[in-house]
Amino acid sequence: MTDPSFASRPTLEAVAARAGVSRATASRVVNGSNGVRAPLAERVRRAVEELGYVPNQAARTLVTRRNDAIAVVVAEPETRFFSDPFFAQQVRGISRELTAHDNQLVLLLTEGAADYQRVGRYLAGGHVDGALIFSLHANDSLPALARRAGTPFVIGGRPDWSDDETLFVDCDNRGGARDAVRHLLGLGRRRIAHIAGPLDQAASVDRLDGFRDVLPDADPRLIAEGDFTPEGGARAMSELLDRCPDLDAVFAASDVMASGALRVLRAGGRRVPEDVAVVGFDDMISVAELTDPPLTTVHQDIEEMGRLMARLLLHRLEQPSDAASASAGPAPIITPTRLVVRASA
Amino acid sequence: MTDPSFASRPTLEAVAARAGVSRATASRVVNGSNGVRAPLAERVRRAVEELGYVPNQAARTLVTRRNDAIAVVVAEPETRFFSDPFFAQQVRGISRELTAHDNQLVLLLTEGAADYQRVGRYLAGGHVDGALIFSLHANDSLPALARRAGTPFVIGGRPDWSDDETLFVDCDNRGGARDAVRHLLGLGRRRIAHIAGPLDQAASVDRLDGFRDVLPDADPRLIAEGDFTPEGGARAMSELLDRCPDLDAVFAASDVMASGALRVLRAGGRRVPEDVAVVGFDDMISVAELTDPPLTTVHQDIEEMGRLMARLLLHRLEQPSDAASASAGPAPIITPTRLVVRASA
DNA sequence: GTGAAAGCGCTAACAA
DNA sequence: TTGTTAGCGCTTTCAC
Repeated sequence: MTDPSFASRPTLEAVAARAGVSRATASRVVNGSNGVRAPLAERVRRAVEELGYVPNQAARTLVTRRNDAIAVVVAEPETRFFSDPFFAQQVRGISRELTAHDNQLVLLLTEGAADYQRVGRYLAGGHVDGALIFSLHANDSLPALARRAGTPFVIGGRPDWSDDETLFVDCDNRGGARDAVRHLLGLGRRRIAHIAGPLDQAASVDRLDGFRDVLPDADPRLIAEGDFTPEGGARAMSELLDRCPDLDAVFAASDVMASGALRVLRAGGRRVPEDVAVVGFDDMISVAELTDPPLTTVHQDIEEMGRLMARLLLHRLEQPSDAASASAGPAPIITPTRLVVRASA
Repeated sequence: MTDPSFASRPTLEAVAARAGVSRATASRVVNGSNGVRAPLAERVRRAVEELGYVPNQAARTLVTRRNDAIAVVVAEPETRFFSDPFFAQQVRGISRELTAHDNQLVLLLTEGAADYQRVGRYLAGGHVDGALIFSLHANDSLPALARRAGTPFVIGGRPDWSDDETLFVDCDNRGGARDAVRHLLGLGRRRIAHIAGPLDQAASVDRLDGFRDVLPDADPRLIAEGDFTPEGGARAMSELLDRCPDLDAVFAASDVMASGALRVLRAGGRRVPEDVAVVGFDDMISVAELTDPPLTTVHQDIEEMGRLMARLLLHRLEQPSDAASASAGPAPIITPTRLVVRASA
């Protein structure tokens, strides 16, 4: 720790001197420019090797105005986000894609209004080339903030507004929900209930819409709103059981809520799946495989979604950003879901 | 997105001009130096406001050699890390502490040898002032790498070596394990088994040691090794049941393994806790509260650990790093655990 | 193909 | 207290 290497790290100048070339040539070699004759290039490379030279990013950024870093901004007023493995998986996908393109990941977690300002300053400060924003709630001001800062961005999850500029990645919530309900129908179930997520989030609404696509005439008493927590799921399940003791199936908008529902069903003496079939959403293995019985659920590839977000952003950054060429620009991405059948339905 | 503000962002120069002062004075005001007379300072502040000036971090770093950014390096050869909410919680604690000190969090995920080199280059490149390393495995080379790069660091979890220089934060695995076993003993259980984690990780070893502290003469057949997955827990539980059908309690080294064990016990017709009492470790709410019955477990404050790691590192960075003053230097931190009693024991 | 020179935007001596 | 000046380490015209 007393190593003063930070102060004495070799510079391009040193490399150039050792290789007997100019700084410009050394720079060319380091950056892979092809206009340098082989023997010279070789000498430079050796000097780099011997000196353990690593370019100083700050100096480079100062002139190129590129950071090779992108921010991942997470709005997290709710702790829910952090008890789910959702976040981690998404981040891993992002990280993989970014790494493959030599970009760094700067994580910006926010928990309140003050944090929003901080993030705004950070983006405006040009520390990063772009941002990946997880805007979980209605009317979130993060996207507006990024736009004001002039930072290109991509949103995780369908935003609650829509324009031609905004890029996002989401899974096919509606289609996945339809598959879930159809599966239940195929099992011969006729009184199918739905535990929805908080309806101020697009994902919840989309899943409910999918439910209704298949069951347009569903008894409204068969629908209860949860909040993506186990307790919320349990509460909703109790309500449903109260209102419709004859229900024979439940489609929960998340695995976590399904797990709460499972507990209530068991406590109420209903066997799963014999008496009541249950389908979840997310396929969060650490939940779906742990429940008893293991959950039949709608799988979404969370990591892939993260990867796609990163790819979309990187792609946009490479664009000449010539507003004129809005034609062939990248578009939002909806990833497919698929039903994973386990024991609960 | 067509906003050219990135290119045309106002510089200190512009601020100075508008305020009618020199660049140096403007800089002083921006950086909160107190040697500037009030009226001047006020004018500068107004100019900053009007122009929407935000300092260019690259330029600043180039001269100060500070980044106000620290790296979080996660070795992740196993996906386990990502299905656990462990990571997310830890990161949140880190983020909070860092934010409070105006530092950014750069996330470096590694998945293989190539990534290690990448991380080495990154650290050596002086992009960050320090690193928080999660070194989960025996003989991990990450710490050595950071040391070579001259980057101050703090490790998450007790490392498998020990010297006076290395700072780390870990929970009291051994003490927590003792509490768990004593609780079981207090319940009148006499044939207490242990499902250990992979014994190449310090946490697993420490928890096993705690078990043995209380039960020094435990039948070796009452100990089985798992791998921190539900399947591993299930497998270990099967073995134990095979070898010692008369066991009346199990202490699992993690909640996730306990959940697997629970399933096997239930399948084997044992009631929990009547026939077999079960205690886990971690108090991962998303697991411990979801199992049936909810898990009695050893709680560790993961977020706090993250916060402490960050604090320790920032503290070290502020030190004059005068090797001489190794006396009052910061020391490793062991956080307390506590038993949370739910229904399983 | 290679080198010389001019900055990128900022801070920190040093003068005034 | 304020201004002048000299870089931080790098890329990138522009000559040669």
